[in-house]
Amino acid sequence: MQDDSKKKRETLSEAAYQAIKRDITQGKLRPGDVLGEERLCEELAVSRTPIRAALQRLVYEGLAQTDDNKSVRVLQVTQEDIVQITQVRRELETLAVRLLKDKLTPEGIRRLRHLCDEEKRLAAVETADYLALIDRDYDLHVALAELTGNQFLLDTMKRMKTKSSQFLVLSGTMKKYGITGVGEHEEIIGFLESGQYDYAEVAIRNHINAICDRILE
Amino acid sequence: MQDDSKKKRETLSEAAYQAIKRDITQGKLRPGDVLGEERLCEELAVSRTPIRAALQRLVYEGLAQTDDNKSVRVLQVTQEDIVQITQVRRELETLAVRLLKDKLTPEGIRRLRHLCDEEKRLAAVETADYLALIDRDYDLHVALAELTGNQFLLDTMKRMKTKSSQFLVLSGTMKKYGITGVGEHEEIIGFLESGQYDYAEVAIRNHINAICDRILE
DNA sequence: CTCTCGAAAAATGTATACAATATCAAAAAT
DNA sequence: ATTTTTGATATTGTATACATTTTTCGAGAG
Repeated sequence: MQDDSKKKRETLSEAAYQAIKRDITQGKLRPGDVLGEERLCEELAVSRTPIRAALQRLVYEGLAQTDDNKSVRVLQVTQEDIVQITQVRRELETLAVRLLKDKLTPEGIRRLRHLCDEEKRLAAVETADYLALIDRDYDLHVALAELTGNQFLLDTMKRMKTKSSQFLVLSGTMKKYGITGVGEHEEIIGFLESGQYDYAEVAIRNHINAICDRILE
Repeated sequence: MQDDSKKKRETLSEAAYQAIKRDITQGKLRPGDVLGEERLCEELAVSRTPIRAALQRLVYEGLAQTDDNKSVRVLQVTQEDIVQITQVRRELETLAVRLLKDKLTPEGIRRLRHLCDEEKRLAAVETADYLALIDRDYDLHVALAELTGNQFLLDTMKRMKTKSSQFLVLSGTMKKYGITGVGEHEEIIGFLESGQYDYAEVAIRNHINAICDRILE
């Protein structure tokens, strides 16, 4: 619902938020780690004000947590969390495909194809960069939501994928199944290109189900 | 995703957030109104620090907006916004009912029945209190999500219903169709009580569709 | 009269000082 | 030895001062 489209001059709060979020989703900061304000101040060389703003946002976004009034910690990501998010994702990703039926332009298809190819390229490399692969996975699913034109769906997709990314890094699932997932994306995009939306919907439902199975191992 | 269950001593930021949010969802603050920090400081008799925290949260929650780096304003709620949210709601409310099939306890059913009766009582009064009715509507749908045990679904439901509440107040839709909606709730809860989950799912889908129709008038 | 430019005013972003609370460790009591 | 108390320390919540940006609005050019 919040609108990233309006460009705001890069503020220290924003930079701090991006930096800390990146450290969390890339696994440098691990679940349970305390996000002490003073420590982050030194590390990022800013005062507490922007740090606090960043932490608030992370808490609201579900990447950090603050019980009682004590310190903020990186939130645990449990399998259960991901299963619950996946239950929601199954509904919303298929919804996205249905909505695309009336919304997808040649321009949009090109964009999806480009993201997919990019992902293939990354996965093809011998010693793949899994963090980069997770980012492309994020981009692809978010793009799918964005192309529906439904702002709320887009916002929700971002929340789901952000949390999922954190899990993918920590669990090593991407390392194990990265290539498989890329193939599934390929299939979905293919159906969208050829206008076979019903097949695309089935394919994306299978994709989400497959993701869930891989996680549960 | 954020967890309201952890009790934190009521902080000034929290109080300010609740106060401003209430004014927005109850229509005292109208879309486009500027949320000037100094003005809110005077009004709520606190410094800018807690006010800023509250505003940040409102922006993140989708009730306010900040383009560029200028002032924060109450976000416009367009019909289009509500239609988009409703597209998502249709999927997630039916998902909630499906999930309840394995989760709903007698205790949970009692809670839903209680909320529903409360709502009926409110709607039965000649000069109904529509703001209260909108609150009960919020409570009922949120309870439905909460009883699934899916934290992400609950969080998303809160976001959807918060935005919807704002719209219901501003549009006067509840005033026109409040009674109708209560009847539909009654039907859904009835099916859940008798364990007819398939019918409940159809009923809630119809309910969401009906809401969308009423909005589009 | 309209438009542009720029300085004054207002508002937001940031830093820091102070207050309240939580944390932790050492001493006292059992 | 274990638990409790208590005070020192660290950390967060709040207020405020300062820096930077945005807005306003009038003077002057065209």
